This record gives sequence, C-alpha cells and structure tokens, in this order.
Amino acid sequence: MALPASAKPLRSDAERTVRAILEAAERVLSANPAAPMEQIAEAAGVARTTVHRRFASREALIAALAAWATQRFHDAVEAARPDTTPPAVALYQVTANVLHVKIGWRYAMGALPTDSPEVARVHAAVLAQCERLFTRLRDAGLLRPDTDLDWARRVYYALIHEAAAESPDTDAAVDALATRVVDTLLRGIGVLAGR
Amino acid sequence: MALPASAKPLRSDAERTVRAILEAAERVLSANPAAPMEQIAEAAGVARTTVHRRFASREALIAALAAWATQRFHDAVEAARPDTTPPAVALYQVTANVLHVKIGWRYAMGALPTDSPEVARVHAAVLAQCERLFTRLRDAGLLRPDTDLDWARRVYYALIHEAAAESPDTDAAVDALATRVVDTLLRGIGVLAGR
DNA sequence: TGAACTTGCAACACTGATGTTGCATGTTCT
DNA sequence: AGAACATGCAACATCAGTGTTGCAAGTTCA
Repeated sequence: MALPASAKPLRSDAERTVRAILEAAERVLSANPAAPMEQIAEAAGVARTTVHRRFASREALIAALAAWATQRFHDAVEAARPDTTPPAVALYQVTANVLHVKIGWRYAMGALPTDSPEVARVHAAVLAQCERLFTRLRDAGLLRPDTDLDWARRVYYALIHEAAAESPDTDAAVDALATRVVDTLLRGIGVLAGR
Repeated sequence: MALPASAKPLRSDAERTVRAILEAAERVLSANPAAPMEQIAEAAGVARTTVHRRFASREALIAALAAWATQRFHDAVEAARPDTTPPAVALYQVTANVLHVKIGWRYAMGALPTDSPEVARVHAAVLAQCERLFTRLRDAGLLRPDTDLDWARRVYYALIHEAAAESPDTDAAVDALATRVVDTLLRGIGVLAGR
C-alpha cells in the first residue's frame, strides 16, 4: 500500500520524508546491504512504521531506490548529449557525469538486479546510447577498427566502477578520475609503442 | 563447535561431505547470496543438520568457503612463478590461472570481506606479489615509467573480474580471455598511434 | 481556522531462518 | 567383528526482521 512513485501528489511534508528515507537507505545499505529497515528508519530520522507507510515492503523500497538512481544515471548520460557532441568530448563528459552519480548512489547503482519495467527500459536505453557512442568513436578513428564493442563497453563500465571506489570529494578530483578512466580505456597502461 | 579446518583428521567419509557442502555453497550462494542453509544442504545432498555439524554457523561456513577459495587463488598465482619467469610471461600465466579460479569460485572470490586472519594474510601476500610483478613489468619497459602501480593493479583486477563473467567452458576459451585481458590492460582499446 | 493528512508510539501477529538435541541407522577403518 | 564416527530424521527453542493496526498529537494548506 505504498506509492510506487506515481499515485497522488504528496504533501510537501511527506515528500521530504520520502527523500530522507531514500537517502538514508542509500547510506545504510551501501555500508551493509542486509541492514534491517529499523536502521534505515533511524538514519532517516523517522519511525520504522513511517518507512512502511511510504514503502509497502523492503523490496518496494529497494525498487524505488533503484528507480531513483537509475533516473539520475540516465540524466547524467543525457546531459552529455552523447549523440551530438564530438565523440571524444562526449566520452569524457559522460564519464565525469556518471562518476558523480555512481559515487553518490553506490548501493543503488550496484544492486541493480531490479527487474522493474521502467528500470530495465532506462538501462537498455543507456546501453544503446553507450553502443552508439562507441560506434562513433570507432568511426572517428579513435578505436581500433576491429574493436569488440561489447567488450569495450564492459571494460568501460568496469573502469568507471573501479574509479568510483575512490570517493573523491571535490569536482576537480572527479575530473581527474574521469581523465584517468578515459586515458586508461584508450591507451591501457602499457608503453606507447604498438607492437 | 565445527572444525575451522584444522582440528583432527576427518574420516574419508566426512571429508567428502565437507567438500560437497563447500561446492554446493559456492553454487547456491553465487546464484543467491541470501539463500538459506536449507538450500545449501539440499544442493549438497545432505541434511541441514549435517551442515551445522560441520560448520557451526552460516558465518563459519562462509568463512571456510572464503578460506578455501583464497587458498586456490594463492596457488593459482604461485603456480605462475611470478617472481622468476619473464614478467610478460608471468602476467599472462597469472591471468589465466586466476581466471580459472575466479570462474569456478565466483561467490567465494567475490564475498571476500572475510576478516579472518589467514585469509587477510594470503590476500596481502598476493597483493604484494602482484605489486612486485608490476614493478618488474615497468622495469622491463613494458609499462610507462610514470605508471601509477596501484591504479594499474586495480585496473588489472577489474579486467579479470569482468572477463570472469563470461564463464567459458573450455581451456582454450580461458586462454583467449586471458589474452584479451592482458592486451586490454597494456594497450587499452584505443588506436595504436600514441598522441 | 478547520479539514485532511502525516507522524510517532506501542502493541501485536507472522514468518522464515538459525541452531540444538537425541536416537536409530549406516559407514569407516583397523 | 567391533569401536568410533557420520548421517538422517524429527522435534524443539529462539530470534530477528517484517508488516499491521489504532490512536493521539502535530503539520500542511486552502
């Protein structure tokens, strides 16, 4: 009996509570994915029953959290206009934007095995976007012509994931990380001379 | 009251049971980390009480599983003789060996937040081994002189992790994966010409 | 101001997982 | 063969987490 994020307009009051719960859930669950609802409520500064009023079940809460983070993820990718800016620029911009989201919503972005309709749809969209970007990169001569685009994408995701583990605090640090990710992705860590 | 792997010699009988439980735990938990002991017992073909006889608690079982996988991990690295073979050969060989272990013990290698004394010790040893190997690679002129060795190591781990997601079935497929990992690590996915 | 809504609190029911014990039946190993 | 050990089974005790309800007190908002 909770609102799946689309029912009736909430009172400003309740809206703040929902946000507080989602943010608390992110913090608590990223530290311990098996943490009980009690801890989440406590971290949000509300009673446990209030959490249950807003989210019918633990499952529903996690689904809402995933949906929320997924939206941020999507926005981060779109904000880079990856279809229209030069591919190298887009690659960098997407990386920096996504790093921001991954750092702030670590749990929600990691525990994504949510099979909700919208989340899956958004992820598919981002994946397609990513593939288009890599194709453009290859066509622009930035990737080797024989590049396995699926492997490339997975390596890219993995590098972002690894970089996000650093939890930088300033924007400049995030930019530095993005630079490092892009550099490593394109050049690896080996010496420059190709064999 | 279970045997932490070092108490009294088990009867051949019981030894097989322990192995069966560990292997079943790996299978079941890799599919669902929150799976109840019942499921593990069932998958191992034993009664739930037998699992509890061998492993005092769920925690103890997971710790034993981590210890077991960690040992395999260590063996995989050592078998490549990374201190004495040429660094490029060692890199490839370690990669292939570790891929084997990561593929067979996915859960155990992933859920390593076990703070047992021995597991931590072995991991530190492997980490040191890895750092030595990367230093040798750099000194051999295979890595750029200004390489951040910590980042290099983390990228390497991440690539192995990603590659292990493919679950190849033949040894040849594992070799192909290892080749891909090493290639991506050293050259990235960009075009050959250095800027 | 007052209707509608939100929250905290306390109490309760329910469920599923964990861990234990005793005993009868097998199995290992010497 | 026979002591020692292993296992399955059934039964039990606990416990933590989940989800519910009713009510009194506080908040929003028109």
